[in-house]
Amino acid sequence: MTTRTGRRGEARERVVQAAVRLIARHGVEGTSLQMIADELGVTKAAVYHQFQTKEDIVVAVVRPIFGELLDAVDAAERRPTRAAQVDAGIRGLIDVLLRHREIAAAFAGDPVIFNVVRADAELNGLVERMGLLLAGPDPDPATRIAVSLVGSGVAAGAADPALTDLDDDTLREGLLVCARRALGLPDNG
Amino acid sequence: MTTRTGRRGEARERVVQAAVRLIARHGVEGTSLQMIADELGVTKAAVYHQFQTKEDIVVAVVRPIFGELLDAVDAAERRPTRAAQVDAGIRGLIDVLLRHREIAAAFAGDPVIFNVVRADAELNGLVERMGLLLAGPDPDPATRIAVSLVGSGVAAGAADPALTDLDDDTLREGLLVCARRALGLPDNG
DNA sequence: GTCTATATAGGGATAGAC
DNA sequence: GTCTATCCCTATATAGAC
Repeated sequence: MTTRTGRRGEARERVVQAAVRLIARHGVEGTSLQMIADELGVTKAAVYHQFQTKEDIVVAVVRPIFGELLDAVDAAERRPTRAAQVDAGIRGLIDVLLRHREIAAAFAGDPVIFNVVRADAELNGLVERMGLLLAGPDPDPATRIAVSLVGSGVAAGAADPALTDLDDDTLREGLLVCARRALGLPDNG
Repeated sequence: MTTRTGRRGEARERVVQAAVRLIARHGVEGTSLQMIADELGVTKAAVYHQFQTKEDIVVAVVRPIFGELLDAVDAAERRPTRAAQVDAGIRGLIDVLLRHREIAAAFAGDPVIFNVVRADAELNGLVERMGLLLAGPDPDPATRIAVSLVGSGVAAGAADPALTDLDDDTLREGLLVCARRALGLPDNG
């Protein structure tokens, strides 16, 4: 099952990383197994040795990032006050997306990823927890709109090709200020 | 070229409308000519009678919406003060996206549409004019980030399936307030 | 872990009849 | 304006050798 030249799961991880790069540029539907194989310099069959289906690759791309988001949501929910929870939630979301700047846009807009998330109760539940964290229970329309705009806007901003010249810290600070304003929060935490 | 049963371009328009619905849900790459044909109850060949290539269909979907955006940018640039220009720009952008709520998300995130726009000097120039309108010349990083977040966030918000229960006016008001805040503008125009 | 080879389906696109 | 039929290519996926 494994070779002695590599640690367990190394080839698998290479597939995931290649998939991330390609999906970021072409979207899930625009990324073929052939493209992934070419990126790695192997054949499609080698990719299929690691994953049974293309969807499995998408899941392998999405899951770990949602894992990081889960940690962020867990930590945010443990904060004592609502204000601190919102603050930690928005910071956590931005941090996760910045650690995955390349692929962040696909999380906001790719229809396949959208469906993968929606079809998975665990992933879907996490999205709802994040929404509840930022919007609170029974939010009014204005709040719902703000959360929607900020969520998508932060993801798209983190991945925006026009902002690749900005380093992570500059981008984090800018997104944070902008998101807090959009949500109608005071300018500091 | 035309039949006596329909006005000129009627079938062509039906193809565009079907494409809009499908692209909104599945993205450009996730939408096949077969799907468009099935949606209309015709064959692929009938669709090809109206458009030579799939990309032509995408262009026909994108162009008229950019036409509306062009009008909005033109009008905004004629305003006397910078503040009025920004205000008209953001209002115009939101209005155009709300008139096309279904497909709005694809304009923010679909890789194929992104490339179609980037490859067309006219469309690309319009995007740059809108950016200049909102950010001004030589914007600092914070402003560039805010414009990026607002642009994508407004498009995604207008199309968000979670907000389909809100009518256009509620959504317009919410997006406007939120966008103005994110850009650091005073709460009214 | 990777290869060649292949099965099967669907994609975009064209030719020519009605 | 639409149809049938077809071409060619690429897609996902599998089988079995090395």
